[in-house]
Amino acid sequence: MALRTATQRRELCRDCPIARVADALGDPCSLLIIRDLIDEPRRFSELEESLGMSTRTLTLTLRRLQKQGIVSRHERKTLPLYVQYRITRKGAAFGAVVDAMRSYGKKYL
Amino acid sequence: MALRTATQRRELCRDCPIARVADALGDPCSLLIIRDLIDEPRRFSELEESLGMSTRTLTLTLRRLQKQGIVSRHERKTLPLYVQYRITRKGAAFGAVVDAMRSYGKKYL
DNA sequence: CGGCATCCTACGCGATACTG
DNA sequence: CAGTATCGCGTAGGATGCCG
Repeated sequence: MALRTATQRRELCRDCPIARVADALGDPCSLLIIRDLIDEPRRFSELEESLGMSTRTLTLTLRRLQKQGIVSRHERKTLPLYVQYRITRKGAAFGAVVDAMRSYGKKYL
Repeated sequence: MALRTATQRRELCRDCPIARVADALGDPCSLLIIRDLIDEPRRFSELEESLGMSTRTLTLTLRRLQKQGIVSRHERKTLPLYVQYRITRKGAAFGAVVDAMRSYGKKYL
């Protein structure tokens, strides 16, 4: 992160909704998780493979996104375990952002 | 970055415009620079103060954004130096993304 | 003012191994 | 399968000092 301290970051975020969004996403991979889950619910391992990230980072990111109310976790206690991650309503509203990014990417990158 | 290697990241980016955008932005502060410059051209020191980042990071980020054709640099060789950064046409097209983020931030964060 | 070079540290993140 | 725990490295990025 390029913003000095956590407190200073919060200062910047107080007034600017864009900064808040950037802060909420935290890192590029959160966005890709959201993109995937908006498409359809996914299992842990599916995300793992789709994004090519370590279990550690994926776990941490998913945990953060849950705390933010952007994704939810649904567990079926079979054996082996079956866990599904879904986008929440709040998370689905990111669709507009994702769409804007998709349009931009297609056109300019 | 949560994507294993640079090559792997490029692989992911090949097919997905969203991943390409996320990769182009690189970090949250790029987005804030773009937000500022879409508003109006800024001087180096103005960005520095607005974003609260070190000269090092600001320099590196601006350089990258220039290379990507998102911002341009305009220098008036007075003394003291007067340098202005402006958004390019390609950069201005991020306006849609920025707007989507602003809406989201206002509503949900 | 608008940088660039250097040094240095925190920590992000992958790799690995182990559990329920 | 879906994680948790630990270790260890790489590097992003702040602090500082100097220059045109």
